[in-house]
Amino acid sequence: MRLSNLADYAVVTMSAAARHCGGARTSAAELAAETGLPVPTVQKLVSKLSAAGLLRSTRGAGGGLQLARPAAAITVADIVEAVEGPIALTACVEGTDCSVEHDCTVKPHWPVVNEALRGALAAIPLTQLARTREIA
Amino acid sequence: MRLSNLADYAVVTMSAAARHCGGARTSAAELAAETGLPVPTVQKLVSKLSAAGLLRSTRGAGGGLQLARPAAAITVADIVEAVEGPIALTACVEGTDCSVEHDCTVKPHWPVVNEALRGALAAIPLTQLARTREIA
DNA sequence: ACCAATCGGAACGATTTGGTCCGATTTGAT
DNA sequence: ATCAAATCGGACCAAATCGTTCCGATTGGT
Repeated sequence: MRLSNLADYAVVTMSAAARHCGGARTSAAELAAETGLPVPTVQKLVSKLSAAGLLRSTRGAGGGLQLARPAAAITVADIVEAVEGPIALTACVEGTDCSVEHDCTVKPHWPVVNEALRGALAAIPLTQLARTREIA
Repeated sequence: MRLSNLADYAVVTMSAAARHCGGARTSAAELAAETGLPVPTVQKLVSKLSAAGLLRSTRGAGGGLQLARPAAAITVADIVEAVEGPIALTACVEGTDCSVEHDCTVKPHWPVVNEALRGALAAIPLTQLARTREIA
């Protein structure tokens, strides 16, 4: 019931990137310096975040990163799904395979819990996390 | 963002145990047979569930298990916490240690998300899961 | 007092996660 | 047009956790 460290770092990284909205181009090294995370870790994160369509990466000498969408349109759920894959509490939700064979009475209830959780994460936009000191 | 298989199995096991409310004494082997889970796995689960105070175990020849509380007073959050420990999305919530050193702007917001998640799981009592076929 | 059945804890193996490194690609200047 | 610098992207390796299995300690019945 704990999300991975990578997902946690991804949220922090995106939050730092959101503050660079003015200077559109930011580098992974710069984000690492601001967040205090290891540089290679941030590189791996921006790779996944770019593949998920949350960051727009520009290669080359003067390249860098920028948010693909406005910060208000990016939620914690988006970031978590980009790093950890789809939000699915159990294997039942994705229909992968259920070890419990026959009459699994709990199976119909998991999607309800799953959506409740996803809704809680989707309710937090990136703009709220980027605020420096204010608590929600 | 996926809870462990053990936690999933624990919910199924508790759901099966709730159906034995009449015949107070149930064995771990019987629960395993009903759920289709491996017997040693169920044994490990009942150990943790008993230590958490959700199940009451009686040792000896004619011993067995029974719910320590009414099924209506046991929620999914209780079961998950019994198996996986406290519900804490990030290390920040527990105050263990935060790799992000100085100005972590996201830190104040995690408890809010954490409580929202816990509330979603605490809203599902065991009685709801024990129903045979009805969907919530 | 003996036996049988049960829970409780400890050890092993497998899988996923986290961290590090190097190569491919693109832009800017000369 | 060529060179050089800086960037992202993917691949490799170590570590921790999770899942499973097995064996011992305890208890009640006979």
